[in-house]
Amino acid sequence: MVVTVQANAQNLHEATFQKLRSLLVEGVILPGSKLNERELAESLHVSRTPIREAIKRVAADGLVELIANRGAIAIQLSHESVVHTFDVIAQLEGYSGELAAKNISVATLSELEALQYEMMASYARRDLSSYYKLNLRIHHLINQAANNPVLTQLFSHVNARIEALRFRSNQNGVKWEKAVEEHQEMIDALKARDSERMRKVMIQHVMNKRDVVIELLKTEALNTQPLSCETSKV
Amino acid sequence: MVVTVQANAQNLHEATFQKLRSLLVEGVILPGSKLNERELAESLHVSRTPIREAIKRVAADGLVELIANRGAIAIQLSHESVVHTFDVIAQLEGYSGELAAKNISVATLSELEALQYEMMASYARRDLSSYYKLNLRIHHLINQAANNPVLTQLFSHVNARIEALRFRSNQNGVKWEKAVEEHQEMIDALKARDSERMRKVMIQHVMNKRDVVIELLKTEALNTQPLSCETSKV
DNA sequence: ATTAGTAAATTTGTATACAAATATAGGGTT
DNA sequence: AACCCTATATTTGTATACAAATTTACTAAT
Repeated sequence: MVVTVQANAQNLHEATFQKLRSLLVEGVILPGSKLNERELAESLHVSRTPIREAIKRVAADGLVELIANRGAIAIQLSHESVVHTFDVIAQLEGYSGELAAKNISVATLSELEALQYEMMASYARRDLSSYYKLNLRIHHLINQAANNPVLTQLFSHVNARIEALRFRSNQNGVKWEKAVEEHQEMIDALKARDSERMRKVMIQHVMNKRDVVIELLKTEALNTQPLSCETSKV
Repeated sequence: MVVTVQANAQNLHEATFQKLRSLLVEGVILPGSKLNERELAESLHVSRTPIREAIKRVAADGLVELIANRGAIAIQLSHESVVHTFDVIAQLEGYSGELAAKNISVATLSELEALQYEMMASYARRDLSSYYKLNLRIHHLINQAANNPVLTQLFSHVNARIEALRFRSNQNGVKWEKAVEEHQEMIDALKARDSERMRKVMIQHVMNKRDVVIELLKTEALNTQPLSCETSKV
């Protein structure tokens, strides 16, 4: 494996943390698999010390579970946990939308409208990659507009655990059109400064995403039964 | 300092983490002060290795801030941050109450009623210590009844940062009666299975607590100006 | 007196060595 | 073949040594 130290990391445990986090979030390290300190140290070309410190941080983020004298294993979320996580995210995003409707500036609102049109273009072209990026920018912008840093931080904290699922579930295009419509509804609600409506639309939006992800997990469970059993063995 | 290793900790970095966390949550380590690894290692009678691993975990919990090559400092929340934190907690607790109203069992509801009467007794006697404990048990029970472990975990995560403030602000008895009334309203809403009402009461309850804490911080800032300046020097 | 510069001391960061616990493999017994 | 025990190997946990960075103290110059 090639080391790709982040430019903003000034020391090895920080760089290792960022690298390890992305390996877990992106699903490169499979859920349920054990983190071998020696292996990680060798592949990242550092000693075990910064590796262990990084592991403690991703553990606190809930991305791995620490077991005494047996190290860390990447979390494997049950369907139930995924539902619970999405339900909480829905509330956080709903509140974020509610605040955004109250606080958003005219300039930000215009930018959001522009992004919405761009996203509709990506949808028309069925350009999933560009759609995904625009979608992220829109949600970030709404989060920014909410103007509550604690909320933003908490969101990314709880979101990390299911980021890989969110990304993968985008391949499945069934409810794509619905999502675009919901985004338009959000813009409308924001323009009308209707915080209650914005909250409801946002919650519904996340709930729909939740259902898509759960659907994905169910079909995967059917198709890869033996493989998923193997990875679950620690 | 005497080492008090938690019984459930099977290794030093776990025990150190729990100890360090409580030192920070309880405000024994003052906000804004620097964590000296050597000093901590000596007072906890362990080497720097487990200390550093524990620091990384409390850092991920947001209780300390890591600065490259300069270690960790205990977070010092601005008034603004405290407000932001309480606003988020209000949403989480509101959702928790909403779910509890939908899912709570008859048995749990009865237990909650009993605790409410006990709490009213503590209030009548102005027994703050016992009131505080009962209050905690009630909130925990509602959280349990909500039946979403992710929500519970997230709550304790974000709550850790302001736990010390919550506790200290209890000394101030101005809005005590109001809080007792709100608790009664909660029980009523739960009994009526009125999730929307429960959500609103819970949010209001947390908001009032927020205002009490902010009030406490303001009077403290006035009374201890020079002292607070000193501790803010890193 | 203030500032700048530099050497010493302290502190953080990282690697490594060793201890303790766990996992693995083999060998004998039933 | 299945089981249990033991020896070995591996892995995690902790302490310590050293490197790098920062802070402190001191001196000299203005």
